Amino acid sequence: MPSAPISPRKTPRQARARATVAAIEEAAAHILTHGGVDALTTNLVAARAGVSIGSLYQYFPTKEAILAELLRKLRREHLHDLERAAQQGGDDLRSTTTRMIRASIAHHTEAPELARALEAAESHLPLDAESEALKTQISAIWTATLSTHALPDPSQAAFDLAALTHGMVTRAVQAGERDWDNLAARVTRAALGYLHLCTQDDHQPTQQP
Amino acid sequence: MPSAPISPRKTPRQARARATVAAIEEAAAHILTHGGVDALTTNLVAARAGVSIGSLYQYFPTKEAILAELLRKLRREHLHDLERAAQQGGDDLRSTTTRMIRASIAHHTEAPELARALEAAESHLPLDAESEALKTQISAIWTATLSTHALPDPSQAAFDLAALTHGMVTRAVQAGERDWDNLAARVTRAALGYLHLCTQDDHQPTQQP
Amino acid sequence: MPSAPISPRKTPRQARARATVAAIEEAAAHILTHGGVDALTTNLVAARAGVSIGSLYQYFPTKEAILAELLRKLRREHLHDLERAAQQGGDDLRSTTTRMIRASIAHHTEAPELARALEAAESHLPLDAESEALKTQISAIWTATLSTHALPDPSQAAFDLAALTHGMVTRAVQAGERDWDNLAARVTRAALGYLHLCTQDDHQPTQQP
Amino acid sequence: MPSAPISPRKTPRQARARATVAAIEEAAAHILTHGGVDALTTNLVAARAGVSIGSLYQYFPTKEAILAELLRKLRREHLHDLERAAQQGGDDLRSTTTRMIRASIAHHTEAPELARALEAAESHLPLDAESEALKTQISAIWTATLSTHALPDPSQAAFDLAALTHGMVTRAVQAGERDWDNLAARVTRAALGYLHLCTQDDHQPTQQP
DNA sequence: TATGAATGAGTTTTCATTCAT
DNA sequence: AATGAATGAAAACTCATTCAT
Repeated sequence: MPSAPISPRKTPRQARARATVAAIEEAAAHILTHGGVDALTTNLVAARAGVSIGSLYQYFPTKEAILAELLRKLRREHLHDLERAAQQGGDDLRSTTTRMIRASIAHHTEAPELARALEAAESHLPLDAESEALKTQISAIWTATLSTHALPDPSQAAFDLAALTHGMVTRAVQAGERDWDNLAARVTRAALGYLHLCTQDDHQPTQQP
Repeated sequence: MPSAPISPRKTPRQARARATVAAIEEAAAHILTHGGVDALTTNLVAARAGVSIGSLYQYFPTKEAILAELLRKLRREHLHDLERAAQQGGDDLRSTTTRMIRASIAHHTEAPELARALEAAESHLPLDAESEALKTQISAIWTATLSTHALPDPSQAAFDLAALTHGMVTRAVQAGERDWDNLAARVTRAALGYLHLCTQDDHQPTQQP
Repeated sequence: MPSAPISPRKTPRQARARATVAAIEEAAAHILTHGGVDALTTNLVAARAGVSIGSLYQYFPTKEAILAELLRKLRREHLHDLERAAQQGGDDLRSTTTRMIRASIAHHTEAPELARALEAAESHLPLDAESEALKTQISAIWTATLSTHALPDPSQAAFDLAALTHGMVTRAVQAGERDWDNLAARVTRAALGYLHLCTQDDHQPTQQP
Repeated sequence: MPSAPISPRKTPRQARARATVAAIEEAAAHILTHGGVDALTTNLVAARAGVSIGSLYQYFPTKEAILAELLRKLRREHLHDLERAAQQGGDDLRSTTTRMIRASIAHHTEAPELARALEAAESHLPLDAESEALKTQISAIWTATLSTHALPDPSQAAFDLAALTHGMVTRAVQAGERDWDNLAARVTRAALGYLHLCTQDDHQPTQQP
């Protein structure tokens, strides 16, 4: 039941302040990674950051604001990776899609637990303008890519591919898979199948861990 | 950080007790559906069930035990639906897969909020033997179905199809989609693509709400 | 900035519960008397009442609810005393007014600090229906009494007499006066003067402590 | 529970410093007027004054010191107004009293919320020498004025009239009254009644807003 | 067996005040 | 002198769970 958009309380001016904010974010990420959202208490974050609870509240008006900030950071990175994947290389849909899927996998790869926790928290957060914008842009990239192919509804295809990728990756990560190339191949197979681009040449490189 | 498996404290023998347990489960489901996990407090569950908090703890040793029980119920139903879908009808892989996907969608369809909340809670719950068994069985059905087809690793394919389906359905439900036939068609398309069974005849019946 | 009316959370059913509530109210009154509103913290109240903080919140949803309850109690007593003063004795305006003023003084007399603290708090409290009703009734009694006299605006006279009485009594109590008869005489003199009922026979029985 | 008298930390010598102090006082008055004592936080005062929190503490050792200073200013003005009212015009007790009452009303009239908040705070403040002196002088003026009349205890009469006036004015202001002439007439009526100077000629010009 | 009163550790958040720069 | 980052005690309130009746 998100209510009002949440953003940091004040922007750090001095170097010391910037270090404080960084320490808080880092601590929060660590706790989220190892204990999940339930373990994320403001006191614990402050303690782990080596900062007083008062300092935490100088920069983050609520606990949710911390989550929101981490989520924003994650999305920014995701957007950046997707953009690179979309532009770089040939304009062949197959290979572009493959690269974008790899980028999406990478998104979950560096800190899988953190990503999971943040995404789970997302539905409870009142997202601010930047978060919404990032979401829109991510969506737009997929849509733009797919528009080169003749599809009745590219934006729905974008939505479905994102969901499909997300679902497969999340589950695989959760199950402990770490062979990203193999995973990328399987996801790509499903994606191309969805797009009616399936062929027999990318043949099953399977094997579950 | 699940610790020890959790199961109901004692099995209700008398009719009255069975009614009490049912009332508690129903109340918990209702609260979960309408308020999410955060709204699920033991006192509230007891109140809504028209039962004293003491009685609740007679049958459920902890709050998690309630969630675990609801999750078990959900999985039992899912298993049952999948079994029917797997057995019924022709042994054609295409149509069997389609039926099974429809069954999976139905699983999220009746009480989407409840299913979401329970799945989100799952990672925090110490699953008991029955839950594990249910998971294994669900997996087994998919694997068995896919074994009729020549696949290098049917159990991984089962895993991937379940993940793919789950991801697409969850997101669609979250986005407010309610046209299940359309959704089923899209998921099936991706699944058959993954299985290299794609053809051009099931052509895009798309349209996002 | 009062927002929503506040009333007790649940009514105690068992004797034990009633004792708990009584202990809380008593403790709150004691703290209010000796330390003022600023000293009134929920933890302190609970501690002094020999009750856990949780128990306090079983019966009072917020700290304000405690204040509101004490205020209601005070007003109930005031109303009761005023009613007796208004009915009892001759219908002579002079003597009725005198009796009512004495009743008002008595109101501040038993626990002057408590009364002061509660009245100071009143403007911050979102009053509930009963409190409002009590206020109206107290006002009505004065108005009714004064209506027997030919006054252009009895309700304003009621308002002014209450204010005048309240002001004089509060200040006197604050200054440490304890000779209530003397105080009553002075207040009555001002009140009758206001009503144009002044005479020379109630001659100055003054002397400040 | 006032402890040690509180006065400004250091007297501003330079013009800039004087401006800083003025800005702080103004900001505090504004906040007090619009949000009450609860809204008065040192950080907010500093922010509104356009001054750093550190600077605020250069001139006021504690938050209470700010309140104390505002209170002193209010009393100084009140004293000044009373002095003028006492001296100016005829030495007739009736008219002098009337003028003094009008001065007292004016005291609450310019910034009713501020005056209320400050007076409410007074009982918590450890008053310094100047505040005490001001109080004494205000009292003395009333006493001096009343001494011209044959009264057994002029200082008590002074005390009572001040209390009576204060009570009526405070309540009227609180109730939203803004017709100061009407209010002055009513207060005067009570005061003269108290002094046994009542006559029938100042007949009820009543009418509550 | 059922009840519901009681518990208290734990959570978020505020704000007066200090002190390094 | 001024700044503003940092502090941390303290306050309100929640909720899973226990246990006397």
